[in-house]
Amino acid sequence: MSLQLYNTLTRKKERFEPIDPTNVRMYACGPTVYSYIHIGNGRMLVVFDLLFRVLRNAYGAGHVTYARNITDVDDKINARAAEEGVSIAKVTERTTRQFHADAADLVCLPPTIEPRATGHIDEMKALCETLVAKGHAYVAADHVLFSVPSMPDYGRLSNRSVEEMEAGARVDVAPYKRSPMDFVLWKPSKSGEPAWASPCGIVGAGRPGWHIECSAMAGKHLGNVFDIHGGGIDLVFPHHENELAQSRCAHGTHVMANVWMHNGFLEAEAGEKMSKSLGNFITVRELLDQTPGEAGRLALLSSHYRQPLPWTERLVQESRRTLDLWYELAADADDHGEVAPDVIDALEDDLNTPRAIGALHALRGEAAKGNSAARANLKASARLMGFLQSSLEEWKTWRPAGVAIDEVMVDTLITARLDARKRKDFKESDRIRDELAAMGIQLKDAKNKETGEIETSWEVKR
RNA sequence: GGCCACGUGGCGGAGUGGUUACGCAGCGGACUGCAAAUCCGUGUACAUCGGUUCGAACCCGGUCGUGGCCUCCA
Repeated sequence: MSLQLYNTLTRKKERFEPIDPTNVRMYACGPTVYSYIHIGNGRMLVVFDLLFRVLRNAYGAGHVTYARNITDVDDKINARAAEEGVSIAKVTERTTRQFHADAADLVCLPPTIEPRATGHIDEMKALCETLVAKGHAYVAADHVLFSVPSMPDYGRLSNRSVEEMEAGARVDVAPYKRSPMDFVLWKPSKSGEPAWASPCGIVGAGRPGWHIECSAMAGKHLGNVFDIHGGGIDLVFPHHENELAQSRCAHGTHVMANVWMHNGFLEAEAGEKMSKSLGNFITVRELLDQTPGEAGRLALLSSHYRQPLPWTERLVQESRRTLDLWYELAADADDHGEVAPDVIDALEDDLNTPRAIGALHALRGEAAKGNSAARANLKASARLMGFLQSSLEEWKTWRPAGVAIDEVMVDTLITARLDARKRKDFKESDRIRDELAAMGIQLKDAKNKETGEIETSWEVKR
């Protein structure tokens, strides 16, 4: 089977045909760096990381370019810096560092390119100039504004007409706009705000609007037309609609990207969208303090990326237990397994991760029966998806943040318990087990198949 | 108000015209001094009403319900 992807632009699943198979190019909208990312951002990271891996698998690791930007100029960043009384640079540097740690812990490969908005101000200004020169933008009240009526098929991505949007508009229209839907490419900076020399003959200093940075960065690093553009579904409108309007009008192209992909939302327990503005979110860092990154990743991939994903503690626990089983069986398998065709087929079917995970379960079942090829294949297949990245030992010794265990004492007590058991002093052995349980230690007895001896392992109770 | 998704067994979640998804939980069994862990086995389903069809969870229409976008958001 060949790769099929659902395209928001056409609202259909389509066979993926790269523009250049030796350089498949994808762009995903990364975070605005003003605070810890939440697990909804994490979903986007994991989904497009998986797509990156699938493309690398299909076209070769050296033939895929993945650009994921960092937006480091934005009103929310300014507000955060003012709130904390620190420089804007300090906020963006710190948040970027936290973001990189979160992404790495969710087992996301680094993107090929990670452009920053502040490094592309000249490109943004050049886009403003071009758009004004072509009649797609105009200057008013020291702003550069995109002229929506200048683009006949504006609204194609989000599947709505300008008339509909104007009818449902809930925002006041700035008086200097020629048309209500026109949006800002460049705006004047007030004192204390980041400021650059303005384009288009504007005298005062200014700063970019929200969408222009992605147009500039995508164009510079991936070209005027590239293969895949992705992000969360809430970016369809207005962000992606406006971004592609700018890029297409500036470059005179029929599309900006051939395929547009959008992941669905996480739902908080109440069944509503999890979002920063509603405040009903947990951060990736809070999650990863309590659970290993791979378990978070598996939970995020447990439903199809376009479906809403109800986020529950139970889901996270279940994901971790599933990984326990995969690790036990396959982490130490040999490295010469092959990725199961069922897994590839499922992933190439618009990233059908639930089906791919089902295929992994099937491999696990085979492996549990002693099929060593299945073990190796489970390992290879899981690794393709970003699982089983560490050793069994590392997996088992993962500890929640802030939990300190006196391992020497635990081992001493376990030895004492085994001695008591050998004497058939079950009262004493159960007492020790209870003592450990009170400390949050869960014991597991297993009979060594070769020696017949009982061996006891332990873990922190979940 | 406009536009758009979705409604599958106790829970999560694929599928999509005729055949077991799968996982977790539950239940039964093996193992164990007893537990836990592990292994084996196993029941339960397609919101509702109507239509198309030899046959519909799957296609079409109505109804009800849930959610999203139209404003910063992944």
